[in-house]
Amino acid sequence: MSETKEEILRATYHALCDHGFADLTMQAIADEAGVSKSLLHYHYDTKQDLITSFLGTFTERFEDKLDALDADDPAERLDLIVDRLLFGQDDSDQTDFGRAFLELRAQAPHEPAYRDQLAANEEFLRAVLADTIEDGIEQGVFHDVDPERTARLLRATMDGARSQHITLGDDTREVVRDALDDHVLSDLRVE
Amino acid sequence: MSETKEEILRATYHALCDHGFADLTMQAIADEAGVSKSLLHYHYDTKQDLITSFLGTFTERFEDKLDALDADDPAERLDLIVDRLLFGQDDSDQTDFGRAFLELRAQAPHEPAYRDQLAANEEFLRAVLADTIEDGIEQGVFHDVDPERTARLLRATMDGARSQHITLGDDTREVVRDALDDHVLSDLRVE
Amino acid sequence: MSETKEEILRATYHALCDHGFADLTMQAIADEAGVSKSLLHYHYDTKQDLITSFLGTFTERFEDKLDALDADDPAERLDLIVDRLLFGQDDSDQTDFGRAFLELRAQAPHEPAYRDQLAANEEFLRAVLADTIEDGIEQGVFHDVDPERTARLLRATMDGARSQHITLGDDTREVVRDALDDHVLSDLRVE
Amino acid sequence: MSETKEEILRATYHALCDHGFADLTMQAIADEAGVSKSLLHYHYDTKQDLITSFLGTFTERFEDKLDALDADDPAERLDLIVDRLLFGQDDSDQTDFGRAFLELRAQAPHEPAYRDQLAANEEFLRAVLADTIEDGIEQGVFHDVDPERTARLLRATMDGARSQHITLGDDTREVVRDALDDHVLSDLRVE
DNA sequence: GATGAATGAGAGTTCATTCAT
DNA sequence: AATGAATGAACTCTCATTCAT
Repeated sequence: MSETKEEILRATYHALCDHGFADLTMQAIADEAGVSKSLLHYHYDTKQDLITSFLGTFTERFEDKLDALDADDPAERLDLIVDRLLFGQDDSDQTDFGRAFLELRAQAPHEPAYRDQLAANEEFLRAVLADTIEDGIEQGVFHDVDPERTARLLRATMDGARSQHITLGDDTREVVRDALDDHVLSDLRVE
Repeated sequence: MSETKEEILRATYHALCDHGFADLTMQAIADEAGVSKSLLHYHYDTKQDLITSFLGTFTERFEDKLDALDADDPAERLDLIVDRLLFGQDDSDQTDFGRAFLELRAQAPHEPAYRDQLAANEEFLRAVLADTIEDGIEQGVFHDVDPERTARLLRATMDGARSQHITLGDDTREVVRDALDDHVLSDLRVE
Repeated sequence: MSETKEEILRATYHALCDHGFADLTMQAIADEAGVSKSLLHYHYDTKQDLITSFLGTFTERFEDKLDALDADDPAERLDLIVDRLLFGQDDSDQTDFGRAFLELRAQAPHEPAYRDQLAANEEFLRAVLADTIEDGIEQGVFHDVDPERTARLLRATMDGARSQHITLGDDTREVVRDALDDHVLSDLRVE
Repeated sequence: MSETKEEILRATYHALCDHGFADLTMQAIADEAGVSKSLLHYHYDTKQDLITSFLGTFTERFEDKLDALDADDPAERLDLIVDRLLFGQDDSDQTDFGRAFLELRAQAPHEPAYRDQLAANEEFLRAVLADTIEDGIEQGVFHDVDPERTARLLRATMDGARSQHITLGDDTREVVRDALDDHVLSDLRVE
């Protein structure tokens, strides 16, 4: 990817943080990137294309970072992943971006291009969880549950907790984390 | 509430179904209601006021319907509620509306009026679940868990499952329902 | 005039003070009068009619107050009138109203009904001045000038000084008053 | 200034002549300039900005034209200036524009940006008059009056005469001019 | 005499997109 | 590759006016 395109996508991220998705304008992105609106259209036909492209590279990098998470054993790795997916990296940018991302997600039903990207990302996350659970089962540290099903349960729970945190401001993530530990993860662990 | 206001809110619902929240216009609502745009402003100062009002009555009615759910014992009632919150009443309108509602929720961080309404509604849902669990404990049909914590876990999971269903199109609700049964609800039941 | 109409015109005065002429709305007048917009239209066909009516009674009362000014001799009376026309009765309401009145005057070229009222009022003011000067000449206390011409000079000067005071905030009225005394009124006085 | 901006300001002038200030719309200006409304907002953020900008360049050019007036001696120059300020250049456009300008002036109390421009312009006119009078005094052709005070008197009178002419249609400017000559200017001239 | 409900026309402003350079 | 100028369509909101009661 050209440097200019990189810069545009970086600017898109920050513009999303500053304005949210609903108020995101091409002008705001151009301003943030220090280029003209026309240049955005030179590199991306439409606003949608730009955002789709942003979404693609963003999820890709996110997936890379998640892959990089490693641990000695499956149980520890699962904990690590759950923490990351539930709490993210809590700097202030990420909070703002979380809001914008939620708005973007809410557009997915109306924008197949977004939906496909998000679906692929979700697929990835489930696979990471399922694989980790499967490893645990193979290594005898987890009971023999259906990995895919458990992964989906975990994803739904974490997703909901984050959404509620973002939309309502009311942080139940710690509590949910504990409850998840008690009800689900402890069921999983052998001894 | 005057008949006209009722009609306007009804029209808002349908306009949301047809256009989604991001593309919801006063014109669309007016058209759906068969009245002029100016009349909307006669009854509601701003678009936001109208939507806030809509949200208020909508959640109120939703809460009434939930309250009406009844069952012989707490376990059955809990099942009923979980089913309702997870699956809704699946007509096609409700699917469309679910999309719009998700968009609206995503605006909550930027619109305190929306957030307050949604927070109150969430509070209600948690209370309904927690109360049911508490009843079960008192009647000896549930183990002695922390009702509030369990309620939050359930809510997060159901919320996430619905969101994923809506945004990704990929329905994991049945699977999540089963997993929830296995991991959480079965933990709850005495015997 | 009915009490209601009186009340409406009184409300128009205060609404003009509060909003200025450009931002004067029927709603503002109705609010100030504590009645409905429709009632304004019941008593006055159009906004213009209402304002024209207001302007008529306002100038009428103003003229009555000016007529009430009296003094022992023409020189003193002239001074009194000049002071009144230049400075008005300087309470804060009158300042606000002065602004609105200036806006209204500026509409006169586009609204014959306003222009006619204002022209009649101006005619009256000139006549009062000219008559006073004429009296002075007859009584031998003023030199034999053209009363009408002098009246017009005085009016133009006073009008301009007030307008500048209102529009620019820069009060030259005292200075103009002195200069007028030196250059014009002293020319007038015998001895 | 870009040609387009020049054209927009030119169009603003003519739109003011055609519609008056109260009825001046962005659409009318755009139509007159043969461009789209959006282009106006591309060059000027708001309607107010556009008008303020118009007012600035208009008064600037007016001041340039006044500066260009020259004469052999101060007395003659004063006459020239008084004539110009009282009568303007009497084409029909200028009559229409005079009306609009009066409306704009009447908005000055509510719009600091306008007031500042107008105040600066008024300051300039007073200075031109005062300077001319001062020159005359130094050259011994005028009596030793207070130049500033006399300038203010002249300005008030001329301003009032023009306002009355515009608002009432009743042209007293010739008469006022004569009276001014008799009472003020003749007082000024040595011999 | 008085009101509330309703309208239509139009206002200023925003924004993704296009095009000539 | 990059820009500035320009557009068209759409948006929310305002307001004098009307009409049924």
